[in-house]
Amino acid sequence: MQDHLSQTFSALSDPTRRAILAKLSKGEANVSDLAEPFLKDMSLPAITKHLKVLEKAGLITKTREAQWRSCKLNGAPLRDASAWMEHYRVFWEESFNRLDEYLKTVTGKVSKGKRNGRKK
Amino acid sequence: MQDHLSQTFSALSDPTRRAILAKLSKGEANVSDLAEPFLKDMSLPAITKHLKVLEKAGLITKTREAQWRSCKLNGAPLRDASAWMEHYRVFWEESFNRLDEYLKTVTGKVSKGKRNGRKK
DNA sequence: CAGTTAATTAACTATACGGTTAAATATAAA
DNA sequence: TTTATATTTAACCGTATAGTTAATTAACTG
Repeated sequence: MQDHLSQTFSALSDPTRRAILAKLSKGEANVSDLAEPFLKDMSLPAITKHLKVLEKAGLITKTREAQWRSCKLNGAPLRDASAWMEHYRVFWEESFNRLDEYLKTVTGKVSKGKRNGRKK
Repeated sequence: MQDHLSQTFSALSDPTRRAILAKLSKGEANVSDLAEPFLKDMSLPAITKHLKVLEKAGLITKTREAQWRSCKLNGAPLRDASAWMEHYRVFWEESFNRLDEYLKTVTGKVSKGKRNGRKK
């Protein structure tokens, strides 16, 4: 098996799973509720598998009540993944600055936002 | 092929690739420089493949000068991935609050940080 | 030109992944 | 006890992924 961060990013690398998380962000839901929007595209066992991936990554937890499994979003792994990305923030803000420089040369104007003056 | 976000998360789901990005965050580097720390564990073609994955995900760009390919980190896809995660921030801060509540019951004290009073 | 260095491509292999259908499990309801 | 509902498991399939070794491309160097 792999490290936590790899497992998290891997779990997030599928649009169905991200959609499931999006739905869970609106509140707990059981498997059939979660599956419903996807049943035109895939079978229920496919959803079960996706939920297993999310569960192993720690992104959701399931609790059983009678024959229903209620799923709940767990943010902790996202916190770690987000923290990892923060180290790179400077790289996308830098590219914003380059865009800013570019716009200045094109329009003679300067966009709003940071502008930590790269002279020349 | 898949959507951008899936491609980004997928590219990030490998520790070798994340290590490559970490090294590139310290400055541009060519392929052999990037490969060097990994050559005990894997071959050069393996690195070439990892770089291709990163390149297709838009996380790096390669420029050639003579027989060297210089690689440079590109933050834009990380910005998008990070923005996606931001929607879930409340879920990891919420769990912090629950920890906070728990600590309060155990120690009678309250930790520093936000405390948007969930009474009862 | 011959040789060296940097990196990629080709061909192959093993395993993981995302899906399927059919069968099994578990609880509730009649 | 049968039937219905919710969900999972098993077995399978095709494709993608991560690695290998060997061969190839491309540019520089003596």
